[in-house]
Amino acid sequence: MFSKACEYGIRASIYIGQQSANGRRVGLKDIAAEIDSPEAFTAKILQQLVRAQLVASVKGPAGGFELTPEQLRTVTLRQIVVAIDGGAMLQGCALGLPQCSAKQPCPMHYQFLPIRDQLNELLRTHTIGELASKVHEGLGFLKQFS
Amino acid sequence: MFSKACEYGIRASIYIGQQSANGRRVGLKDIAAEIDSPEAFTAKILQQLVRAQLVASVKGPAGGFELTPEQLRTVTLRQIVVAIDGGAMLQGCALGLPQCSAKQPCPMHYQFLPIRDQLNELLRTHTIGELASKVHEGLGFLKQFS
DNA sequence: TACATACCGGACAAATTTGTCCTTTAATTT
DNA sequence: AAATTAAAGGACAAATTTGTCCGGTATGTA
Ligand code: FES
Ligand code: FES
Repeated sequence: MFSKACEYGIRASIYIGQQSANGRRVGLKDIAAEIDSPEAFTAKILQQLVRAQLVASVKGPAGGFELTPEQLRTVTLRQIVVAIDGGAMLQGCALGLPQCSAKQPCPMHYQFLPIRDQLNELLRTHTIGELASKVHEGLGFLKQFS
Repeated sequence: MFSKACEYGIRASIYIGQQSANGRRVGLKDIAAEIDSPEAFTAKILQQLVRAQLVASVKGPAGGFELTPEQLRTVTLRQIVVAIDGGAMLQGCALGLPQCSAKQPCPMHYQFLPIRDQLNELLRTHTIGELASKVHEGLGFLKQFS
């Protein structure tokens, strides 16, 4: 569905959001441990998100990553996905035709469209803050324990 | 969404199905030209589908690929996808957790499940034959012309 | 049987994604 | 100011996906 980079990016954002909601800024090491992701790779992805202004970062001692109250309220899953994976999966043809369009649709087009639209809607309507509070309430997990 | 290999595999199967419905057996070169895919790579993918018995092949002169009437009737999109991409995308967690389960669900789990289920249902209920006739009737395309 | 055709299979190559390492830059603390 | 902390950035490495090439194998035809 999403790339590994995107999965890590989403999980990281949610974890950062969860901690930010409690006024805690978190470091890379902490993040990677809490979402079970490779540390250095996660750093690269967070850089992208910071550049895209979907996550904030502070250097130096007591620095780390955080979500501003505004980011917590407004940044959607969709923005994270687009920043990392681009729009291909959200707009592209299921069968890989260069254009998804009703002009020359692939044989799955009309069946596929409503599902893709629901996915778009899902990503568009869920903010990081919302997902973070779900994790906070123990209704969702960012890694699994055995 | 799907891998390139899977996209080519689906398009190829549908094209083969369309021709088989008319009693025509088709060669690799023809297929690659009609679905706009790299020839040698498409060959590899077709090998997989033949081994999985989702497509039939005949060697030698006047040989090529075809779908038996039974295959045309029973092979689903889902079988093609599983044969090439495996079941990860049809069962895996949206955020990449090692297990998708209500036991320790990711924060998107309950929103994501219905969409994934619809996708599964879509793939499960569409046969290659059905899609092939759609193409045959000009209601769907396997490549695009500019 | 010899030959031509077309899929099969393995090895190889390119491109992309995933992941690591190390130096630089910025901020805080002593 | 110096030392320490932590993210930023670049170069590099491994793994996977995508794609090519070529000899082998089966099949039909002359
Ligand atoms: S053309 Fe294939 S999904 Fe729209
Ligand atoms: S646990 Fe993530 S989708 Fe089910």
